[in-house]
Amino acid sequence: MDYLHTRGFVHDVTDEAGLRDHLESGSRTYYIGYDPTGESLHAGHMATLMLHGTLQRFGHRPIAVAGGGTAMVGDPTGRTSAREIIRLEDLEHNLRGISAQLAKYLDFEGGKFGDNQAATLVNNADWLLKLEYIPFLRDIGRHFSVNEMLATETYKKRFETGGLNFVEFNYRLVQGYDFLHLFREMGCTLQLGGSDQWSNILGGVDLIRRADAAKAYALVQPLITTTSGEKMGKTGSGLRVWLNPEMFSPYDYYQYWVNTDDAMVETYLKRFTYILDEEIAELTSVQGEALREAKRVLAYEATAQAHGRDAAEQAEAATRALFAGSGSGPVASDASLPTTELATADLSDEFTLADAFVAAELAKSRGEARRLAQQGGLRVDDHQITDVDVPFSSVMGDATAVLLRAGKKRFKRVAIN
RNA sequence: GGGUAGGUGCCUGAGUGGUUAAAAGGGCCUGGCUGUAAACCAGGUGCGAGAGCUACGGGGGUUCGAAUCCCUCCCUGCCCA
Repeated sequence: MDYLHTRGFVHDVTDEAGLRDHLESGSRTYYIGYDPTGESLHAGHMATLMLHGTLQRFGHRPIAVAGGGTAMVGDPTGRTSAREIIRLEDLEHNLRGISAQLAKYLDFEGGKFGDNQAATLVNNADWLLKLEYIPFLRDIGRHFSVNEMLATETYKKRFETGGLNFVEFNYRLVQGYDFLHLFREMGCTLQLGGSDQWSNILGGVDLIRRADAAKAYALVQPLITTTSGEKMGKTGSGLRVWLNPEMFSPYDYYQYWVNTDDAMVETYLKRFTYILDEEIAELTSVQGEALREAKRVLAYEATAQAHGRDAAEQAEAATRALFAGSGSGPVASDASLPTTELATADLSDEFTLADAFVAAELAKSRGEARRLAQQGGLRVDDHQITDVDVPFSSVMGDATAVLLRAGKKRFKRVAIN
């Protein structure tokens, strides 16, 4: 409990003293829900993943609940409009991707952190889809007060900004039922989440008390926002920071962390790494430029956690090469860099440098590539480009790989095969 | 079911027949400063080399010409039932 506090994991708890006792007097079972509406988890989930993994390291038993059933209802929290309801096939696909990522943060085998228990992954569709409407209303529905629900921030906001439909209104009941189910079937007594889930989670705690006259706990952590108030987990250009390396390369992932705002470094180190408190204190005791070392450590640790040590090493090496200053930038021959492959057949004279930038996803259109060039933002290897309307092959010469750069931070290796 | 107000670019939000690829702000991108930070300053921001093309919820129509007028359909808010 103390550790959770010093690490900044605690925003709100239902019964602090009770929970402390509960956790310290034995190994408990706890859960966090994950929304499978995307095919990959993203940085927004990471805070939660870290909390999840932390308690496992303290010997408690984690359950990860994939919200296959709840996703069909749609959480209205923090939304101004109704969520799109996803299709069943997509859901299956998403669940596969997500469980692989969970495994990076949780130990599903057991014993990885000493004598800890194995984590379990369940899908709430397994029990939610079986529910029968009338019995559900009778047994669960009657424990929820409409007045109380209407008073919550979530629903009030939705009334102001556009209304909500009945399915969404039921979200709280369904999520609450999850907790009750896990409590009954697996002895789960604690639900964790982000502070935005507070009222949803309380719904479950209340339900367990009312339906089974039993005690369960809730703990939510502060939602981390950037200094500009944005939820974290998106890059500047609004791209999601995905955990799936296919969708968001480890290099970009590393970059995301290195570019952390000075003011957030300490918070991030505490929340997103397992580095010891004293070490963090030391790293963040400095000011100004020296903080970059702390950011380096943060980026390395976060990348290693999500993608493994090797990937972190590579990302760090690429970064060092690119920003080391004079001389040795990253080299096109380094195949470990993020790469776009092109076939020789594609390289007709029609295929211009602009096309290459588009192919490498460094520009959205040839027009944009042209604009970037005009503004002096494009480079091929180390040479600045002013004209992108030349055949790409003329730039390549005999080389089989070349490094395209857009702006100071973005680059992509393009290889011919 | 009746009445009423709406649906504009990534977002907020102007525009009510031509000079509107569509004001303004935000966001984002590039450059400068710097520490790959923040703040600040400058420029850019539908596609196309260009002619031009596509775009203001969907479809149809009026007109030399429509985001702007008419018909119809879909969607949303509010009031009434």
